[in-house]
Amino acid sequence: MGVYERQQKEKKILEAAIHLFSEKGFHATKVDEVAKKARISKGLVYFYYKSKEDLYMAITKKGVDELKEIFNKAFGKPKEKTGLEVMTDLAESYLSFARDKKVFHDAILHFLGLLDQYQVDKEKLNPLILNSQYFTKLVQSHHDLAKLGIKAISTGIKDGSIRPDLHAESTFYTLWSMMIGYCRISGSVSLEPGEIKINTESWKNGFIKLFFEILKGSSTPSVSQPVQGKLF
Amino acid sequence: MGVYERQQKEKKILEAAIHLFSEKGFHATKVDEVAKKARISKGLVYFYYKSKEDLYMAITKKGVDELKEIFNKAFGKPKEKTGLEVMTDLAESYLSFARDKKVFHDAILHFLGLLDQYQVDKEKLNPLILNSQYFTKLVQSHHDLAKLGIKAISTGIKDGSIRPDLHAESTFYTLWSMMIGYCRISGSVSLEPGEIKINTESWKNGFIKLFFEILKGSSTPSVSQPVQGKLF
Amino acid sequence: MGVYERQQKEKKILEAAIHLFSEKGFHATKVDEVAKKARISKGLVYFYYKSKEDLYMAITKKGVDELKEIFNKAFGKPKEKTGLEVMTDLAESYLSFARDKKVFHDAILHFLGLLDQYQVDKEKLNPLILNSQYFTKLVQSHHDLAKLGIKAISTGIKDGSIRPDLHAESTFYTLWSMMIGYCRISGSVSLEPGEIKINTESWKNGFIKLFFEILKGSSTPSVSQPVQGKLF
Amino acid sequence: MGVYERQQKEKKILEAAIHLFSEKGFHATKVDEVAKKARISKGLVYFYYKSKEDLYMAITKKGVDELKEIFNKAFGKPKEKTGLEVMTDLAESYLSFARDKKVFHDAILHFLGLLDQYQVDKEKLNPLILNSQYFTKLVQSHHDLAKLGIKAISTGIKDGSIRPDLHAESTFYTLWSMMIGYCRISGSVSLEPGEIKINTESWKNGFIKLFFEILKGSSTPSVSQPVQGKLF
DNA sequence: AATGAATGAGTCTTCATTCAT
DNA sequence: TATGAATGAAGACTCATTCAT
Repeated sequence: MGVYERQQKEKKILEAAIHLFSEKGFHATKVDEVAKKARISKGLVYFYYKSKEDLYMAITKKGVDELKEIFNKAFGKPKEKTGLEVMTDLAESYLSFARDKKVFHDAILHFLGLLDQYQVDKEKLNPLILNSQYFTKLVQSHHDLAKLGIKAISTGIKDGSIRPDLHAESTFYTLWSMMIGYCRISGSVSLEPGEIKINTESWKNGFIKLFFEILKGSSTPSVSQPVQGKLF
Repeated sequence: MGVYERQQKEKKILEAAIHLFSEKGFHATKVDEVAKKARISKGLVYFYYKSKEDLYMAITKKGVDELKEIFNKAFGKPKEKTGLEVMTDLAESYLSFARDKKVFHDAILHFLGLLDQYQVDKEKLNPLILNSQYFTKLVQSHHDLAKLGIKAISTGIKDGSIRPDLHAESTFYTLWSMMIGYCRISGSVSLEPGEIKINTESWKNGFIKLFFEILKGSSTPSVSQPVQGKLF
Repeated sequence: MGVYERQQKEKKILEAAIHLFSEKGFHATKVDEVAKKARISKGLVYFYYKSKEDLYMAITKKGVDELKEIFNKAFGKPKEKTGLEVMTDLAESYLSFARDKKVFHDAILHFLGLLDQYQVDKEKLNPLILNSQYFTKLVQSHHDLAKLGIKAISTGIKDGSIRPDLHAESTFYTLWSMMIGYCRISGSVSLEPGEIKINTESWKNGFIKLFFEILKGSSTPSVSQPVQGKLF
Repeated sequence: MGVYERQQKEKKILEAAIHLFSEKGFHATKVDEVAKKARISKGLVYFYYKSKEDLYMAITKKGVDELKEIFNKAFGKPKEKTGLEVMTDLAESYLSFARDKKVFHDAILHFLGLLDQYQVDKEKLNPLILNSQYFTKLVQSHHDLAKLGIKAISTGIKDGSIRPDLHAESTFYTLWSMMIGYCRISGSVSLEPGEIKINTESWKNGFIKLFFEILKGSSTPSVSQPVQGKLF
């Protein structure tokens, strides 16, 4: 069996797992089901992935890779876009990704939690996770991701499309935080009873406004921001 | 057995569960352990709480209630503080809460996820959660929480300590998002290799700066902001 | 449930396990089967015994205890028997035990193997075995056993029924070795084709003769040894 | 592929298996590992050996053959040694073999157990063992072994180096029993707490003494026995 | 001859939940 | 109220063996 066929099979398993994890979550999904969905035997799943956790790490890796791909695309051809435009596309892509590929986004956040725990007390981490070949790879990939975001802001600062007084790194992480938090709670905002004057739509607008004010400054809040039109 | 004794016992169970969930997480904690820690029998745990999930909902409820208490305290006596000062205290309290009472914060975020799922597809929610008496109560409590935050911003807008062009509701949710995201990823930022010029400390400063710019506007970024000194 | 009932249930499980291990061996016996045979659920087996290995250690413990009991009985009332007579009964009992309670005897030999391994490389021992409460207890019990055998020989030496030039300890272990080896191969001797002039019966006699020569000396090989008549 | 290459491959597999079984035991060794160690594929292992059990029987056969070889060497050139000298060498070789080639010795004892079971209830024997071509061959080889031992004693009786009143067959089996038992428990004797006055060394001496008394009689226990010096 | 992907029955073990007392 | 013995459905993972290539 060639390398290609093997990769195809790996992919098949991954897709089955992604589908089921999306549907029911990691815990509720049984390896048996993944095998059935991929139309192979349970044993073969374990032939390709050392454990259920390894499989999840593989999914996480795929998630980070897809996101990296998306980020790279946002940059477009060199000099084609201003840094702010790139950031706009980045934000837009990110939120679409978080919405449409929830498993991936959740997996990435879960991975960030692992990194946290890794520093606090490595011993407490599930060894099945720690031993996953994908775990190590993820550390690098996730780093690449952050670099892309930071690069976008740096570019914007240089080309004047983003406020010059910003610190690229901390700004990126702050904006990322905003988006993560937004994804986390946007779903529940629409439940707010009438008493609170907000709905998904109005919050989205408010959120976007503040998001870009951070990049451009709030000195000209009245100026129209056409570039935002692309967002969401 | 009087009402008082009953409440004491409930409290004992809750405390045991909180302690264990903090230590090992929901899944890794066995009901047996909770019972043992509370020095009662497993059966009695089920007498007071319908299921492990019910117990977790009770914890979530307690978390929301504690946070509400904290928020209320931030307001202080009427007219004592400006809206901005209240928001500052609110943010500070929130981040302390998220750090020191991680179980509660996680539980609250988990609950927001449930609310989200509730709207998407009620059927998929774990019935043990849905049937918990605490679940319904939580919907209201959580709402109270949001109202307090929004009130702080409204107050600030009225008393001039916060930018007048802000929409209180969406600003509150945006700031909340920022904090949630911050809690989520601050742990992993310190792992960034040297290439990325950031560490926990420098990001915290950058984050705070942007957080308050949102409330006050960035037109005067050079002006010192003593009120921020209290934060973190 | 009283202590008595609990012990009864433990006993029931143990008996079921003993029966099945005798029939099919440790590996071939499934915990499920033990449960079924004891007419309880699989879970309850694990309630009483931490693991299959723990169960096996419990059986071993029971085996050693039964053997100790048998040994104690062989001593009879003080001054009732000579040391040689005790040894005769001891040998007889031992071989009956090894034949009739093969599981126990095998378990004991297995345990001796564990002790060996324990000294060579403790780390390689199955932790399920090492953590069994019965393992520790066994070390002591097994020691008691050896002491009884040695005591019999010492007594014989003192009362003149056993050769005075023997070293009680090494003689006991040597005789024990003989019996262990005898049990191990006696089954296969009867398979020897006609060319070899031996069968189970004739070897047994030869074995007994040599066994007692060790204790009494071979200077009087022609003297009848009435005491041996009891053996087998 | 020529017969030679085939045999080489078989040998390679066997060596790999012997090494792994020594290290981890039969159960803990996976066929996969054997294949990897032999640098061939798992499938090929099954081409040469019908089953894992068949492989074990092949190892057993090799063990018996090696032991036979060793026994043959002990005889030396005709008339070169007395029967007692041969027995001494035989015993020495046997114990070295049991110590240094533990897998083989264990395999042989396991085989004797199979023979035993074979007579009791053939049906209960693992068919994979029963169908092994090596099983049948073993029955004969094992028989040859016994014959060699018996021959040594007969020779000794004839040449006067061994007591004339001994029955060669049963004496051989008795001595073999002793050695088997000795191998079995010598490892655990050193664990005996101080209360029992024995250690590995002192028992070894006691054991040797009794072993040779059986062959020579105990009438002259004080006479030095230079021939024993070679033992162990 | 040789490979190694594929199978799937088999196994131990866990644990939320119940219920007789 | 309170206990804790009892249940049994899961579930992750293993591995000897087969077979298409």
